[in-house]
This record gives sequence, structure tokens and C-alpha cells, in this order.
Amino acid sequence: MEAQIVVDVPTMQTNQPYTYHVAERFETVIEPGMRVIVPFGRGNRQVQGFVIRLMDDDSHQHELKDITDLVDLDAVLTDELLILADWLAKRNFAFSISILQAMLPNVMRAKYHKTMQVVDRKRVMAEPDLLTIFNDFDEVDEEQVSLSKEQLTGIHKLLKQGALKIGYQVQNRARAKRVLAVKPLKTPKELAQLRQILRPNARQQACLLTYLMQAKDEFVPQHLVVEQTGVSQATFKAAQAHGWIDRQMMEEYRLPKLTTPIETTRPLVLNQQQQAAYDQLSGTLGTTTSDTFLLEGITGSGKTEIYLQVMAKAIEQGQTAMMLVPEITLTPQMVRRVKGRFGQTVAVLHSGLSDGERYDEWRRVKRGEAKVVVGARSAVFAPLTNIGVIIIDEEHDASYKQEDNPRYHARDVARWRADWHHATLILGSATPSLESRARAQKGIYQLLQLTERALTSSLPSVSIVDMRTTIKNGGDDLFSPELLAGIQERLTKQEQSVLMLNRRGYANYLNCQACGYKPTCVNCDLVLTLHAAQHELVCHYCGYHIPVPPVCPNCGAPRLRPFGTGTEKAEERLQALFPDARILRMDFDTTRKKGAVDKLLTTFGKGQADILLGTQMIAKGLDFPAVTLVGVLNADTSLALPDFRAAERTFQLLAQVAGRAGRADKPGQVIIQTFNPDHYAIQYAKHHDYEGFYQQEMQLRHTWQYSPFFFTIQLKIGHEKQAEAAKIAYQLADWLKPYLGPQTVMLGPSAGSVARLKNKYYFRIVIKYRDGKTLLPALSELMQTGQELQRQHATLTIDRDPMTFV
DNA sequence: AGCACGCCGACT
DNA sequence: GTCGGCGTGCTC
Repeated sequence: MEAQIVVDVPTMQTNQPYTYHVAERFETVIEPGMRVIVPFGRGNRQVQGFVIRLMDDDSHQHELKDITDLVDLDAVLTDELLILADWLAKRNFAFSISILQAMLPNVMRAKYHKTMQVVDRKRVMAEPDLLTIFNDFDEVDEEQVSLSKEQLTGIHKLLKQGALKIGYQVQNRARAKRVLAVKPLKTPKELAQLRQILRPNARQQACLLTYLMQAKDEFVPQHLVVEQTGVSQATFKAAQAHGWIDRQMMEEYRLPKLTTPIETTRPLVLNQQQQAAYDQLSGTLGTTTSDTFLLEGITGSGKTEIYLQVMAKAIEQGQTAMMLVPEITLTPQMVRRVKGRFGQTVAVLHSGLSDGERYDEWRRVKRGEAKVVVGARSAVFAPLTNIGVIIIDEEHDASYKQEDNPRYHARDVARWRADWHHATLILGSATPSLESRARAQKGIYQLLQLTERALTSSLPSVSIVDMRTTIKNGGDDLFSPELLAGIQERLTKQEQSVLMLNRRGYANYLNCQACGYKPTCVNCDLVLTLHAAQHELVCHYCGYHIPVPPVCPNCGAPRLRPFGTGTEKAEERLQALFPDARILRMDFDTTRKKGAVDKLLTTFGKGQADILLGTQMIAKGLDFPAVTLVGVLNADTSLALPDFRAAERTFQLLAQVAGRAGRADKPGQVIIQTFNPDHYAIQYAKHHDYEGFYQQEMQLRHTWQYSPFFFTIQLKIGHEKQAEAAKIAYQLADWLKPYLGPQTVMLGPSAGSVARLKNKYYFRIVIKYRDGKTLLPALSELMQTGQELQRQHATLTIDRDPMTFV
């Protein structure tokens, strides 16, 4: 028997299955989807691999190596996931092994240990420098010892002579937690009798017997029994000696702890719109087709309740359900909401879990003990079977795209898995991505709209403050008089304010403080990025660049300034302006620690602070009834991003915060400060007008040939030397030209926005295309011929449908 | 990635 | 004449 194995060597040249011989003793056990250890390369170094196929034909040309060992007793990947991995690797120009690893919890990735093993002790002991290392050991972990120069030469010599050799060990870090468990061996009746005849002073034994009388006939972790009864270790030992109980080791899940118990919730009554959406969605469950819906519902329209009820329906029909949310929305409140409805059958997968917890949650899914999975991006690979519905909430969110290897978009994966399972896919958002909305327009997705708020409070009024005027009048460039007045009013009335500092695109473009003009690219209609070091303005999209102009090209005033401010500085200024206000700052720095977000939000939710000042993370999913003012300090920084999605991102962000104020009985107010009060993204956000924005943005995308009318691919070439990187980039561009096909545009090569990253210079090529018939295979080939690039010490990344252009 | 093979420069 | 530097090719 032979097995095709994908080995854990993530390079372009080894991105293919290798055939190994399966020893007879493994034949009955081995299955596709298992992890194995195989010898690889000339030195037969042991590496982890995945079995992707088994076969019987022995028509191999070469002598095959044997699989060393099986890591798993059960396949960790299903056939579905193996096929998906193959598709995803090809589609996204990723290494198969990287995708396979990404599908599993972190701990299941092998760790490798390099050891030095003594072969000829006599000769090793003859080296005085090495005595301290090998005196007591025959094998030493290379990482555990730091070697001096003399020792290094000594080891080198011995390796050459064969007196020492290098060993490789594959370590599987995935460990189930095992605890001592107990089970009664006697019937309740017998136990009751035993209790009768017990010495009266044997209090602990009596206590244990009472517990056992009402215990089920199954193993229960001993520590849980201790918690309930308070009996000691010795008592269990005695009970075992008496033959009352059986004790053995048992697996126990590391369940993430929750501070307070979860209250079970019942389905809420749906309003008419919600009910109509629910009927349509649930009607497609369990059918033999896969339907995709775009659920477009304004903030507060009750999308989550619909999700919960559709998932409940799927469970009812014996199917499973998956719900994806952006990482930062996966707050304890959200988890609580889902667990409140589905209880123990929910598995939660997100980055806040420890490795052990994550592994255990994953196993609960794998074993079919969890029927509902809630998680962030990577949860899309959860090993659910018989999926009835997949939900992607806030489907427009950029965090669904993994931006480093392996690159994938959870939406694509969800689409694929929904197809496989004939499941219903629901994309939900108040501000859908243009791609999804356009598909709904074309009828590829079914569009469901929710236009009413579930808890009939009206949308807040949004006012826009023109910061050009503020500055002209000698005002502060961070806090306009209007905003300051608003904050003061809230402080007086003891209501809360949320202030958002839009940090995207921070401090790297020029802005004329006289007229608000920002230098833009002639080819792309994108804002030029300031490269202060080179004293240049550069378009990150097509490479267009000009020297920094001394005066504003629009109005001639010498008032072009670099733009941007940090949250820390804003907090300082704010505190100086309102010395008595209690301010909470929420940004990357203050939320780095585990649980910090929860703590901050709880503090604010309890009303222990007046102002919450933060980056866009405060825009998502937060719901504080006492907040009546939301201020956006700098709405336009994200407009200036060198990215064709800049307007879309800005609109989505503003629409989201605009829906946050005054959700309870008190009316809300939103103040947006901007240098571009007339920009359509800001205007449409002001009027809560998604449709208007969609129409206008689609027109622009059409004109400029961007997504969703054109697909995009970004190639990045990195090299230690700038000239080399450029040379290779141009060579690649030339090589690709014949494959471009009709209606395909290649932009660049252009220099990366950060000239040097990790000591490498980057160049980028962006290709816009409609038909990838010749282009995509050419790019696959480029992956394979990457050998040549590697020789030149260059790196190449291919990013399909990139979300950022930095 | 990591290892062997191989072809040129500074040594015993 | 050899040790060892790194550039090159290959891993079932």
C-alpha cells in the first residue's frame, strides 16, 4: 500500500504530494486526513505530513521510503477539508501544506527539535571543550545549549568523523487534558446499605456515599466530585480500596471560563420584516441546492435574532450551523447570546482562547458534540459535518481576508463549503461590500432587506463639521467648537460620549490647511502618499510620483501639512480641555492584554467613565444605551488611503458609528469632523443612505475598472537590494505580458509604500482583469518557476483579490 | 527548510 | 596537495 503525503516543508519546490510506502502494521489504520511522520530529504530528517490519498498500485519508478509513524489514530481532516485545501491552495497560489495547517488548531502543528547524538563516546570524551555538554547525556537538544566557538569547531569535527550525529524529533504538542475520574461500582441500594453500617465518625466517607447514591453510572472527574462534596483525596482512595468506586484517567475539556452563568434565552418575536426574511431563509434549509442570501439590514434591525432562529431551525432538522463574526465583534456578550440559545452544543473559536482551549473546542466539533460553531475567520475551517447554514455577519469586514500566508478569504471558503453541503449561506451587513451587493443585484445572491429598527428608536441625527472653517477661525484641529460643546453638554447631563479617532491612513499624506486639497494621482484618483525621506509624493497603486510641492497645487497657499494624530495625544488634549472628565482610551496599546477589551467596555457600560476615546475598534458591535453623542474626530483619514476601497471603508465605518448613538429612549447625536464635508462617502453616511452610496460608488468603480467589475491580483517582489527587486519585478512583468488576455490592465511595477520592510525592498505589480483564462495558469506556473527567484534571493507573493495595497 | 554535491581560494 | 567557503539542485 502507498500513501500520498503533503510534507511540512513550505517551499515552492516541495508543494506537491510525495509517495510513501505504508508498512503492513499501519495498513488497517491509516486513512486520508491523518497526520504522519515521514523521513524526508537525503538526511532522512523526520517531518510531519498529511495523508491525502491512499492507493494500491505498486507501479512506482523509484524505491519508496516508509512512513515512520502515524501521529493520529483518527483522521483529523475530513475528505471535504482535503478537497477544499487543494482547491484553496490552487486558487490562492498558496502552499498546500500551509492551508492544511491553517485548518487545524495551532497545537497540532509539529514542532521540530534538533538534537546532537553521541555515536562514539570515546572520541567525544576526548574533546575537552565538549565534556560539559556530553558528560551526562547521549543526546542533547541543540536549542538547550549555547555553544562557544571552540565547542562549535569541536562538534563540527566530530560530526565529520561520524562520532556525533544530528537527530530530528517531531513533537506533537496537541495534548488532551487528562484527569482522574470516578464511577460508582455499586448500585444505589447497595451504597445505601453500606452507608447504614458505616462508623458514625466516618463523616467524609458518608458524604461520598451520599453523593454516589445519586450519581450516574459513568465516570466523572474527581475534582468535580470534590467541588460538590468537599471530601479529600484519601477518602477516594479508601472508597476504591473498599470496592465502592472505580477510578481511572479520563479526558476533560478545557472550557473557556465565563465569569457569570449564562441565562437561557428564548426566541424573540420577530417583526414583520424579520419574519419574512426568516421564512425565506429557513425555507432553503435541508434542500438539495445551496442558496446564498445577502441580508442587508440597518443597525438595530435585529439581524442576530434572525441568525439565531435560522440556526435553531437547522439544528432542529438534524443539521449543524456555523456563524462567523469579525474578531473584535466576538465579545463575551455575543458568545453569551449564542450560548444562551444553544447551550452546550456551541463551540467558540477565536484568538482569545489559549491553545489548549482552542484544541478542545475543535475536538468537540470534530466529535460531533458541538453542533454550532461561532468564531472568527479561521473558524470557517471547523470540522463540522452536515452543515445546514453558514452565516457571515458584517460580511463586508476586511478581517475575513487573511493577509499573510496562507492568504484566503473566509467568504470564499464559506461559499465553497456551503456548496459542498448544499447549505444555506447568509451574508449579513448593514453596509454590504460592493462585491456582495452587486452579486445580489445580478441575482446570484438573493437580497433580503431590513429597513426598520427592531426596537423602534429613530436613527440619530448626523451633523458634519467642516474642519477647514474651524482651523481658519483659529480653532483646534482635533476638537471643533461644535464637538466640544456637545461633549460639555453630555458631561453636564451626565450622559456618555464616544469619540472615534480614525487611525487608518495615519500621518502619511499631505493636506492643504487653506482649502482642504490633497494631492492625488493623475492615473488612479487616489491620494498620494508622502514619502518624507525621499521628499516625494507617490501613488501606491500605479507608481506615479512627484516631488513634494512647495505650495498647494489647488489654491497656491503654502499650507500643505502632513496629516494625522494619535489617540494618546488626543486623550491628553481632551483631558486638558475637560479636567474633570473620566476618559477611557481604547486603542491597540490599551487592549493588548487578554480580557482588556472586556474590562474597558464593562467599565464604560457601568457608567464609570464619561468619554470613551478610541480607534475604529469602538465602532463595531458596541451598544451602550447611555451614549448619546458619537464624535468622529477625523472622518477623512481613511479616505486618503491609497486604496480603491477607501471611500467604501470610510462610508462603512461612518455608517456603523452613526448607528451607535442613542439606541434607547434618548435621542442620539453624531458629529463628524472632516476636511471633505462634500465627499460623497461622508454625505451618504450622514443621510444613512447605503443605496445612494452604492449607486455612486459602482459608477466610479466601473469608470476606473475596479472590483466588482474587474478582479484584482497583486504581485509583490522583495529583495535585499532595491535595484535587484526592481529588475526582477520588471522581468516578471515582461514575462507576464503575453498572458494578460483581453480587457486586462497591468499597473506598475511600482515601489512599495514602505520602501524597506525587514531589510527587503518591495515592488508591486497590480493586474486588473475580467477573464483569467490565460493569466491564472501563468501565475500558477510562476509559483513553480519560483525556484529561479529563490536563487536570486528574491521573494514573490501573489495576492488574489487583495484587500490592502500597502 | 536542510543537506549533499561540487567547484574555487587560503592554508598545512 | 587539502580544508572549507558558498552556490546549486533536490527531496517520494
